[in-house]
Amino acid sequence: MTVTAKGQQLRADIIKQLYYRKALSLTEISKRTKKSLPLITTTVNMLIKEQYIIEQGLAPSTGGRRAQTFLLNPKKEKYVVAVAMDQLTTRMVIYNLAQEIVMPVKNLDLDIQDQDAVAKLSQFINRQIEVAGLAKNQILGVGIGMPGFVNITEGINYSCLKPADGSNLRQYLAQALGLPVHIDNDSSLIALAELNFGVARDKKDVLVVNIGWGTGLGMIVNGGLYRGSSGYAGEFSHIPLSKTSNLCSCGKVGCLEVDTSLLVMVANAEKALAEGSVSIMSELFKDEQKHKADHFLDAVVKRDPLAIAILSDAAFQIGKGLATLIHIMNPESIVLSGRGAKAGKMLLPAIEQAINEFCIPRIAEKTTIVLSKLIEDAELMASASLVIAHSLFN
Amino acid sequence: MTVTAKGQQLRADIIKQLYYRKALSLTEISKRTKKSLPLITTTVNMLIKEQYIIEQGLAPSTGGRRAQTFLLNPKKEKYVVAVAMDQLTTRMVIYNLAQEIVMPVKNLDLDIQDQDAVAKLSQFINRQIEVAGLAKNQILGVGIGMPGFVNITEGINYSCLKPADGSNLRQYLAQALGLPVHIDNDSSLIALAELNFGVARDKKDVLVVNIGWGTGLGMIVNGGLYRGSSGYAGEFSHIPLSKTSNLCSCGKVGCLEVDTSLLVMVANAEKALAEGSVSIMSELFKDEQKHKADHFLDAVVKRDPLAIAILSDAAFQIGKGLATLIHIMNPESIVLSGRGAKAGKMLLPAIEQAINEFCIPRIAEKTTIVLSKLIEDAELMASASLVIAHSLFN
DNA sequence: AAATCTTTATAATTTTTTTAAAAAGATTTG
DNA sequence: CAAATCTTTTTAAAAAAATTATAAAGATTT
Repeated sequence: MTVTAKGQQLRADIIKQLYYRKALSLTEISKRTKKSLPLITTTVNMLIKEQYIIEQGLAPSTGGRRAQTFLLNPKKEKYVVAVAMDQLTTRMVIYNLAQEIVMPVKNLDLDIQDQDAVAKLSQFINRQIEVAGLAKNQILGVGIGMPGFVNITEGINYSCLKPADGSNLRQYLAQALGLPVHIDNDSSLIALAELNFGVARDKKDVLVVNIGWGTGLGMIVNGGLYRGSSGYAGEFSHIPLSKTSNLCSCGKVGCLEVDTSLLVMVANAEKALAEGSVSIMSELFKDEQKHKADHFLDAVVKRDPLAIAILSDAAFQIGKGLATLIHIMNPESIVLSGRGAKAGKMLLPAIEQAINEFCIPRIAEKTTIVLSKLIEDAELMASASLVIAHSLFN
Repeated sequence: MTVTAKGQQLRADIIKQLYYRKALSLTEISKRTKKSLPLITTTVNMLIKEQYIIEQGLAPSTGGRRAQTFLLNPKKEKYVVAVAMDQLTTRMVIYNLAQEIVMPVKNLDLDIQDQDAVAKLSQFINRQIEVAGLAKNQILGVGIGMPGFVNITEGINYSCLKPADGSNLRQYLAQALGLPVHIDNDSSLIALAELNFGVARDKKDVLVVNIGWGTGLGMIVNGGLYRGSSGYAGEFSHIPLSKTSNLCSCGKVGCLEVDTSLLVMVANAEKALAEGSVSIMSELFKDEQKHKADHFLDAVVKRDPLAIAILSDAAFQIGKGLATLIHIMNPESIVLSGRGAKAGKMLLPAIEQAINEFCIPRIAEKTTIVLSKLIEDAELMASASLVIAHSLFN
């Protein structure tokens, strides 16, 4: 029985759907893949024989016969390596097909501006795979999220992580790891996570704001991630908006980023402390185990007045930027995600105030602002789904 | 021989493709409709028998056998009514299936804020159809472009053109005309025209700027018009950007529109003239047959220094707005269209200067700014294509 | 508990695509 | 300049998939 290219594609599509939705009935798979039920039935049976899929049990009754639901087999020995990088820390985890963690999150202190960052990264990944005791042929691939201008078709990051030998980043890693590698921008991945697993599920037009070191943006348009004609879409943090004339890292003045990045907020906090402001941050900052940005976010969560005031200023600026986005994109919702979304509820009032001030009411009322429920897991989950999206399962 | 719903759809798809591309071979139709050649061959033969399609001749050689190309039959007695409205003037034309004009453009002075505008509009359309000597069953439908917030699914314009009896605009017109009616926003139609017939052809991500009374925007995303989740996408002219604190018609201050609309440019010209500036506009404005905005544009085309200076100021502001759009959407090109694009070459330098000043070079260099070649025909052509897109041809 | 209703699962039919073969016509070469 | 080659279109036969119809399963109602 030979499997044609088309059949191959359908098998992969079915696995993808089950990966995103956990349990589905044959009818649901048929609708989602837009293929006929008989075709789905035979293909699913084939996948059951190959142990990719298992029966999970009956769906709740909807009045008539209850549907059998299907699940990806957690015992199938196929695994996915997910990596999420930020400026200073790299996290890695290994999932099975049922999105269960088979190797818990490991951390690596790695400055992505480091000359040897790429080599250190591949060593780290290889070592952890070894520690987990997995053979390479059991691993479907490695998905890596990272900041910077990432060209996903070429597999290059223009901003950082350039291999020392001048070679192609993805090729270098694929070679060093002996595995398929897929890289993407962190904000794009967070948007994908919200689309596939988070609050943007089943929505068509959603903007996902990645509040972190900078202010990233991932755009869901017509139910899919929009990347723009050369992959640079969503450069939200460098639109001309700020009233200050602080110089931005991009070389221009007036960028949104100069008022809204976590680094700026920390700098503002330190300045205020130096000027004698009272805050629990003066204690927290003494603990150098955690980054000051995390201490700052902790202070916000603990309702420290100074931290909240600083955060609110930044949030208002973000809100002003979002007002522009709402006019242009008319999204059904905007999701606040990324590590900064930990401070969720504290961010909302200032953002909503700015939107009310700068938006035409008729347009603004169509857009809801919601908080992510994934936060720290988002990027890792999406890194893994990158691998699933590109695998063929044969 | 019964035609199924699916077959119906394919017939319509083929006609649509021929409408947009004029002459196509069977293979090209097959590729564009993503249907197999045998299916296309039989369906096209059916349409030839029904006189919808005619053979046009052989395509130029590409090395092997030359392809037969097909065309929509200009003699098939099926017609399309196209209407383009602006604030003060409504234009109407009747095309055949080959996009040939069978009734030349007729003008109606109609203020769309007029209480009886809808009634006057339907009377005008009915009268012109009568003058043209066409029977209603020969007309496929009426496509109408208009300014304002248009809900195309409901067939309502929230900003203007509300029927006196409080009924639904499209239903009212369909009833009064006895024809299918399709309405859309003018800027959206201009974008569709550039996509289907203009410089955005075969491009995937393009922004089309409608320079006119206001500054409208139509967004082509992933090869199709993007409308946003509730149809309000592209509200470019009301993003907070202006340095002035002039009140905008939308009720807010700082909107882009307050610096860039043709009306503002005319007002600026009049102010300058009153203050003693020398310009050919002082002569032109005496002729009240044409609107001052047209005189202003004429002055620009004739290189009148004052007119060019005023236009350049506005263009710079538009360029600043476009810089934001480029960061967010990363389009492959931006098309300047609408009646203001008549002043095309005079607009470009200021716009490009602003983009260079406010864009990250890496992003800006991926976007080209181009001038429309359709200008005044754009909206009428797209109004007609609205009808083609919604007709079933049986 | 029987009847009804809703939904899933399987089978038969039709449609469509894929693959293969033939035909048409341009280009190349002796 | 004509035969051979090559490219592409067109038609025909085989395979795949989608529809449609039917049957089976099981919940809900009466």
